Amino acid sequence: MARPTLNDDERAERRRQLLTAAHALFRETGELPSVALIAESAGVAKGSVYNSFSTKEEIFVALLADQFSGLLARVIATIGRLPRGGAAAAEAFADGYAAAVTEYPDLLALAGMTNAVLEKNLPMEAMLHFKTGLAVGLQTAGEALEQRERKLARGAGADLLLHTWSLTLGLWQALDFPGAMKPQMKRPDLAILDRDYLIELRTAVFALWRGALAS
Amino acid sequence: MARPTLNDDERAERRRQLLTAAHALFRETGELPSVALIAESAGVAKGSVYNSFSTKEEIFVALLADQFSGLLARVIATIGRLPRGGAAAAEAFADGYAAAVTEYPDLLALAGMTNAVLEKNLPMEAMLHFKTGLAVGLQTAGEALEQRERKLARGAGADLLLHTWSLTLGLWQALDFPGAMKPQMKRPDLAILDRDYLIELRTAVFALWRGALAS
Amino acid sequence: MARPTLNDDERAERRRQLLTAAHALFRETGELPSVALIAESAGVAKGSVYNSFSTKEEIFVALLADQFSGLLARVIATIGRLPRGGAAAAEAFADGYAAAVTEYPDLLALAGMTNAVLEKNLPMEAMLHFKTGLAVGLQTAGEALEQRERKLARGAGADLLLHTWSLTLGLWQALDFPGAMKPQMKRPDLAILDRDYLIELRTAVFALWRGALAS
Amino acid sequence: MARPTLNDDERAERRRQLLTAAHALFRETGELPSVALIAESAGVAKGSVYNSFSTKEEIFVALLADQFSGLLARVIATIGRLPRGGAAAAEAFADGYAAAVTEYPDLLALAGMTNAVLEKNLPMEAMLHFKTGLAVGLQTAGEALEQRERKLARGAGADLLLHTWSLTLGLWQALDFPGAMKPQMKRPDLAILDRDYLIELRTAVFALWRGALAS
DNA sequence: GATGAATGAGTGTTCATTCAT
DNA sequence: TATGAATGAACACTCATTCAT
Repeated sequence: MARPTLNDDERAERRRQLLTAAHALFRETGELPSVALIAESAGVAKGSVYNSFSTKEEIFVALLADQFSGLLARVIATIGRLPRGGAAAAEAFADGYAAAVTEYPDLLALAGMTNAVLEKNLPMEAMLHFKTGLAVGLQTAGEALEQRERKLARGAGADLLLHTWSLTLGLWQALDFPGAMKPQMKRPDLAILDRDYLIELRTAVFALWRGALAS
Repeated sequence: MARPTLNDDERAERRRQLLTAAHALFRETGELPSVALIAESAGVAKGSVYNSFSTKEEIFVALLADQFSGLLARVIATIGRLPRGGAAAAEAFADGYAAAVTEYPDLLALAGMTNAVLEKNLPMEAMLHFKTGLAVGLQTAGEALEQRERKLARGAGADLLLHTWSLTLGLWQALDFPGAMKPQMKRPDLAILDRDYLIELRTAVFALWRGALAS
Repeated sequence: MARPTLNDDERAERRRQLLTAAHALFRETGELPSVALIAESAGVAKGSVYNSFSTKEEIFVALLADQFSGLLARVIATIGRLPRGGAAAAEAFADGYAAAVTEYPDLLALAGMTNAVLEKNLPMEAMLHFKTGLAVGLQTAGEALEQRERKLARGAGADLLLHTWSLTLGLWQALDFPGAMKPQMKRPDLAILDRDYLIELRTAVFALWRGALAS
Repeated sequence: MARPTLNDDERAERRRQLLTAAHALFRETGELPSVALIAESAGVAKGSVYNSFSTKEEIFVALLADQFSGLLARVIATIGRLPRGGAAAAEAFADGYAAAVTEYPDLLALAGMTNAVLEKNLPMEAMLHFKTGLAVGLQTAGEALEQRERKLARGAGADLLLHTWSLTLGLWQALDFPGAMKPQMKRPDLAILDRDYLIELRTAVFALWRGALAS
């Protein structure tokens, strides 16, 4: 079935279809779905997936990049509204940030797979693209933060945001449990691990920012 | 090829052989080796692996638990030596902690696989054992910290240590790159991500602790 | 290595290739060959087998169904030629039936594995397809028999054929011996079991039909 | 743990323990349990099983032989009580036989595995022992039948009993469905296969005997 | 005789990717 | 471009049996 060359819009649309299908499947199962399933779910043939992505992992890295950039936009907006004063700013950021994170419920599960799974089979080009996007976003947001918090030294904004993101990701990994384990979490000897992610995140981010803005 | 019933010491020795072999292979490749490889490397038959572990993943979770408990011991020792005073304690802990983390170079790679890989095929019993061990360790170290830093409310010690560990893990995930990518990290547009893990860890932990001990 | 979408004929041809290879291997060994062997023998890759069948057992059930429907056609033809009169009809059927059974020398070995082996790993859909085919065949042949033998009550045709098939299968199981045992069958204490399958089948079917047509 | 040489009673007792355990497990699952399971269930070590049986299959063949001989005893008793007269005898036998078969509910499932499973790994000696037992039983019961039904030619008693057993076994194979399939049997297109085994058995055996005793 | 640790052969199935039309 | 058939590497796990104590 010959098809005319797709223009950019059509290409973007096809990618979008696949990303949407992949996202839905990932959300359902928490695992990377097979290419066959993604294709079927998006209504295209398996082989066609490889016209848009050169690797299955590339799909999910693209999804991750999308979501990450969404979060970043919200972070920058939050920064723009920060009150003056270390502790107040820390508190405002922690609140706004935790709210922003909840908008991207699959971001953390995907990000947690990055090292162990996604990067195992990612073409160098895609990897560079992804990492460069992260770098640019971090740079941009870091500068915005430095603008807002004049106390921060050059580069300290990006540092703080990197640490914030690390905390977000690590905390998720520490507190996420497989579905089969959830019922067991009520045991008293596991109580100390049975925490509300968002509360922890807010607390921890507040402490981190307070410490960082203290000097 | 001795085959009499094994006593506890001998059983532990068998496990140790396998853990050592598995550890070495994991360190080499950064991926979970096949059971066949582990067995061969430990000098036993494939089926014998299943006399000591009921799942391949169980091996690596045991390895992780071992390393984690080693780190924890060092953390508790570090806590016991903390100077009085928020900022000073924060600094001392950050230094001691970063040093301790370097002693377990594979811990983070393993811990980063926990959610996405290791827990996918772990018998519930092994999972509970592992998580309970984490819980106990966190509780113990948290109480030790509260003893040392009287400012901390009941439970705040464990909270802070949980956040510290999260930061450690998340930061590693954010800054670890596949070997093939390392040369590319020198590109200027990636410079902001090309950081020394230990320096970042020390900085971030210092900020977190300073903030947490500030009140 | 043509790879365009296959039409129905081509799909049937692929199945046929695999069935033929599987049949030949089964005949040689009397056991279910491995998928790898079937694939190699059919000149395709192992994974390709699963484009046509979803389970190894499905292959052999398909083979069984094929052979069974061949036998059934011969049975129906035999019924169409039965003379009038109970004993004469019984004799004619027994003769024709025994001849028909010899045309399908592997049918009984396969059918004898149905419960213990084949159905252990058969998708429900395939199982239903198979059983429905049996049911339809039995119904059809039963009605044909009732047309011919007006004495038979409604449903008695299918009953008799079911019993006939049962006798066929059970007798084969009772009289089939593993190759290694064959030489031993000459021992006097085993003489009573050393029988010619076809003779027994003819005798037993004759008695069964004679009894059933007697009323 | 050294043990004194077992005398014959102890040996028999040990066999009995294992057979009982194996029987219970087989009844539960419908499949051959593993040696480990049988041993555990019988309260002995895995290796000890091989002091009583030289092969797993030997255990189940012994079980089968036990049950078969129980059935045979009942068959002989039934024969001893047969009324005179072809049709009456046929009916009486069919009733008594069906009742006897119900006393050995696992016999058929085991017998159905004989060719496909049990004999695959049976030492020749055990195979001979088993088959010889069958032969003797058949001979004995055949002679008893010939005593009772004087019409029967020499050897015709064993013939008839062999055919009866074949019918019993084949009918069971034709009418037994895997548990997962049972609910589906209510579909109208499968109705013709959804039969009561005992009713069919009685009907078929009656017809067979009536035909055989008719001459 | 009893034990149970050790053995290692054996295999169905999945699935990312390619490429002939 | 679209298709989906073909590919074939990859692999954990089971389990009957042996045999050193």
